[in-house]
Amino acid sequence: MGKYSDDTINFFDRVYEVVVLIPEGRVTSYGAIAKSLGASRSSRMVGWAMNAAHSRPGVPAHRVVNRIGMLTGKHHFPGTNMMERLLNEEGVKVVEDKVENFKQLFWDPSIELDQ
DNA sequence: TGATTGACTATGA
DNA sequence: TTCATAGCCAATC
Repeated sequence: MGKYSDDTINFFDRVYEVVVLIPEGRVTSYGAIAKSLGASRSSRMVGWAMNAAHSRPGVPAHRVVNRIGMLTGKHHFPGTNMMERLLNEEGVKVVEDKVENFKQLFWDPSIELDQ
């Protein structure tokens, strides 16, 4: 404690702030989120934050996949294919744990937030 | 306090 | 192109 200023929120919370901005039917990567937070080398921490996101309602963790569009975190969701199911409901097609048209559906926080 | 872990990524063979 | 390895760094144990 005491590491952060009073107006500074936790790293996890900063991750969540970005994740909640991901539009429905779009996806992004852990690295892209980390980069938008100015911590491009902390992509693994974003994944860690997602692990803790279960106790944070409103955080669409299913819209976050790895850099090649693979649903590496699917096993952290209830059931066996909840992550894929949630994406399908938003119109995102998933085949063999990979997001189809990932390049088109990719939402880059650092770019979108600037526009 | 120190070692290990992990929903990642970049790089090299 | 695919596979293996090294770096990353905050949270956990």
